[in-house]
Amino acid sequence: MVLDVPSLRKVLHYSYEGSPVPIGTEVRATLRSKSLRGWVVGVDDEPPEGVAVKEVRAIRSVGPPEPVVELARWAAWRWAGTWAGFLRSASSPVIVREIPAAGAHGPGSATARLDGEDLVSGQVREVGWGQGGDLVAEALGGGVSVVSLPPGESPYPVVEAAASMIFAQAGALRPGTGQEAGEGRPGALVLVPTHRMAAGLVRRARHDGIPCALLPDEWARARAGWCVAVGTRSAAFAPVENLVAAVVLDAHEETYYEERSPTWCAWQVVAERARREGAPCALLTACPTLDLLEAGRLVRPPRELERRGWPQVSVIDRRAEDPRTGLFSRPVVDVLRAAGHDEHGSGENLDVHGAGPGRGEAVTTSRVLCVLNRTGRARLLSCAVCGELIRCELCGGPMNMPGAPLADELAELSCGRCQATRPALCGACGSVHLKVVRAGVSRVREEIEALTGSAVAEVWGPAARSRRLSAGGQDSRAEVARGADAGVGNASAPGPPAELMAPIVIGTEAVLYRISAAWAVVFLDFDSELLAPWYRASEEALALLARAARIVSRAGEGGRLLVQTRQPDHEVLQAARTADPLRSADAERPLRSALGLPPFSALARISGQAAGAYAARIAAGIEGSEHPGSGGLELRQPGEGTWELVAADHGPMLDLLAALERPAGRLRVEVDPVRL
DNA sequence: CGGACAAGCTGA
DNA sequence: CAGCTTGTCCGG
Repeated sequence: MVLDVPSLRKVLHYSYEGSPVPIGTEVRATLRSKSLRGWVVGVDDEPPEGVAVKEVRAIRSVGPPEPVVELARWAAWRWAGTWAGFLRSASSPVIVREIPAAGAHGPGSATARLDGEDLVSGQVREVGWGQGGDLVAEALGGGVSVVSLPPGESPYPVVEAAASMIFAQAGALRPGTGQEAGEGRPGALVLVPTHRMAAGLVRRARHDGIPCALLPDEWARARAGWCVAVGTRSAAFAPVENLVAAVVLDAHEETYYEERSPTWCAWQVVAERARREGAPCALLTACPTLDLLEAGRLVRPPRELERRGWPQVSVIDRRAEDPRTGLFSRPVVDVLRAAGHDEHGSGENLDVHGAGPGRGEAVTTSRVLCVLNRTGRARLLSCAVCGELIRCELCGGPMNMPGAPLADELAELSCGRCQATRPALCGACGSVHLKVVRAGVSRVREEIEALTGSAVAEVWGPAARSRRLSAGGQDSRAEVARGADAGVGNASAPGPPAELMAPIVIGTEAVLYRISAAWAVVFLDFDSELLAPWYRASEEALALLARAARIVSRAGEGGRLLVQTRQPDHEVLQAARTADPLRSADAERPLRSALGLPPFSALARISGQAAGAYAARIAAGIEGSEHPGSGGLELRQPGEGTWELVAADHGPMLDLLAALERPAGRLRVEVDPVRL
């Protein structure tokens, strides 16, 4: 049995007298006179010697099916975590006494109207796909496929095809046919980046007669099989006993990566799962990352479909312009002035992803969204009298102004580095006259209002990408806290309807997660994305463009993307402009490869107070097993208290980490961290 | 993780 | 040397 004790990395034996329970079953067991949660991971006929085996106290709940128990073990190895931790993710949030009947959706039932023929054989219902039937068949044709699906195209036909494969199994499993296509209750798995999208997809699929289980709430229904399990990251461990097909939508999204230790990646879990069960797995993405391209065979749509799925992208070269002209180029001003006039767009909401507009969000297709990744009113200030930059007295970092001044009071300055605050005056000469060197969202909002004469709504917050830095260059923890209600998938906290209905909305990239349809999206300063100091900056920048592209595609034909930049020839912009996302990956590959960055290397970062002791054991482990060609493990110390273990391949590195005893004390091991 | 138990420290 | 803190060990 595996007990739910984080640092107990051992499987313990317990006896059980009742009728046998399946592997995965959740139990309560006693450890040092405490009652703990645990999972049955195997049955031994002989108890181990010299151990006083205790009896299981009680059966607690139906647990994950056996293949998922094994998958959790693999994940614990792959990301140097614990089996118990992943079993917890794989378990029901509430106690499940018994597996429910598959309900009205069982084999041969009248409501199971998908017969497994229509979709896999290429007769796709979806209007938008045209001759895309081959693409669906190819996507789920076997093995892991990476499907380059442009942002304006619906992934729904692939979901339908996956669903139909459940019932294709039904024939094989029906008594008397003599065929057993797989063991246990069949089911398909669909992962989406946000909970809101999961709910929308389930709503649409149910409307079409596809039986679904929305995770984590409908865990028991997923466990019963004969349905499509739909959920976000943790649904990678959905309790599907006999996986017949798996689909990951927007597989490039960062939400599939868990950043907390153990770090893990949901689509990688799904791909491994499909591999183990011989089920086809389709990773759908508008902008294939190098990680994805390494994971499976590439499936590309016909060129015309790809072209049609991207909107017109206007790259506005700002190199020639005087930096003092401000944030608005001529084309951007024109678009802003045209906002709110309904001759743009069809007024029809093409809800391709089934997510629908957010609660309280009117579908205004003539709306314009402006993206600027700088929160507050001013990110950088200088003194109008003496010209000094306004800095923090404590740490020397640049100070920003989060809000406008109140009447009769000085505005407050806040240090982006140490969070210290003080009144807005010059530290050098004491003057209260400060100049905005770099404007933040709030200030730019005021400018747009002056420019267009219309009300502008403001949305900020971290969206799904909370760990990103704001353009000021400092980690914006305070912003994350204040903007917490703007998080993705938090459908209970939409902005006030009046705000989201405004013809112009400005915000950090959070706007792209809060608003589902618009006529145009303007990136006011795309260079802050292209030049971000992390190694996946290009991929993340292209993902933002893809996200924006989908938003404008929902508003119908004629949607526009405007991108202001001083790097108009950047591969990311070329890729979006020419509707050829692989251009970006092709440009990125040699750089990554030369630098030995993922996916061209395996890396584990070790930190925490016990990191030194663990690093010493690793070093000894490398010494001890110095067989040439066993992975070329290398341990380095990039900074105080942090070590990195790098290898050409994951195998030798992870085997070493799994074999080593962990020292007592706090220890963080992150395998393949998203940021370095 | 968290209880058990041992080694180390303190004060009379 | 009792009484307490601090640290390491280990669980079935």
